[in-house]
Amino acid sequence: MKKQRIVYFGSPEFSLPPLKTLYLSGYEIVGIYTQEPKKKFRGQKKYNTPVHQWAESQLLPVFTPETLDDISLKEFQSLKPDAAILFAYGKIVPLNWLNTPLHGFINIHASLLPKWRGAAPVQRAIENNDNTTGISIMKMNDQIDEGPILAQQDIKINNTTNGKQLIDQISYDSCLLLFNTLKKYFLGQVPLKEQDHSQSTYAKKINKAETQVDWGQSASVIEKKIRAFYPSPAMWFKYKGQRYKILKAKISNKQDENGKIINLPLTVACSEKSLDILEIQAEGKKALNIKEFILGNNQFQLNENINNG
RNA sequence: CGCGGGGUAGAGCAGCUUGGUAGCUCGUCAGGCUCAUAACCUGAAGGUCGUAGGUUCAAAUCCUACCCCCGCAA
Repeated sequence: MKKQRIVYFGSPEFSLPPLKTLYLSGYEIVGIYTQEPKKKFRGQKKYNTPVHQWAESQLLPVFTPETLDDISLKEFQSLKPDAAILFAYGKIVPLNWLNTPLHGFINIHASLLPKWRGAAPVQRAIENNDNTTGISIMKMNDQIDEGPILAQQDIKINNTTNGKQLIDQISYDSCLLLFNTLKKYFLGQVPLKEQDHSQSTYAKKINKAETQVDWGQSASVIEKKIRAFYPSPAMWFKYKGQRYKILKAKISNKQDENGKIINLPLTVACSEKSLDILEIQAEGKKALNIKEFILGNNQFQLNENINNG
């Protein structure tokens, strides 16, 4: 049997493991599409995506079109792909692209579709207190995240799971799932299962406003957001002109007025119960566990209220 | 040339404006107290102050260049 020609679409760190799996599985990786190097972070330097860096290190052909227009489509067609695999690419792929590979575009999505379609499935699952989420491998169609399912796998969420752990788990588990599914798929042995569109939910993008801690919410609600948005963008609050990210926290039963510092180091009251902050990061500083943080910090005083600062 | 914070014992910080013996909290080690302890007391070890150069009688501190870490914004 001839080697299948695969084109991979992905950008961040966590979309790298499935790509490596395909590469090591003997598929012919004829092209890798990833986001173009963008100016970002301090000094507005340009950074290649992790996928880009790896692809270059393996001397694989990388494509970084800004828009998937007709000119870049020609290039894509010339690769004569049997299939394209897409995991967290970061651009919407137009229909004429989807129709190019013989076997279409296969997408790894970080939820059990039709739940959590959209941009932030991992974070929304944790924030929503789901106890199970998972991986869906599906065939892409012209509607975002609505294509028929090839395979799914459950992943448990417990009350300490954070966003990074979950995405790492999904990234890791998706390798074998993709490998097994793809093998059968190319043999025509995988039935396409239509999603139950009536059950769909949408994982909307994370915006700035919702990552600011509102001490008027219950400790339980805030704690879920802290886990969901760890390590980035992370929940944060402002106090005495400084901005602090809360990276880890746990719920404490103590009760007091919203935003009041009721214990050092560092318990802050919420509308219901309170939060023991365990790991914190000030502007310009490293993330520190709370004990070290308090040693050299005199800003946080017992019985002060963060809402007043 | 986007804006900004930072690099000082193993950890977290102060000292820098106004140059003149390296300081605090924690940890470590030794001893003491205690039924006991993450508590308390006494003592000790541990630092080329990011790197290189410059100014000066004298630089953690002032000047120049570079390296590294981080927050915002995008």
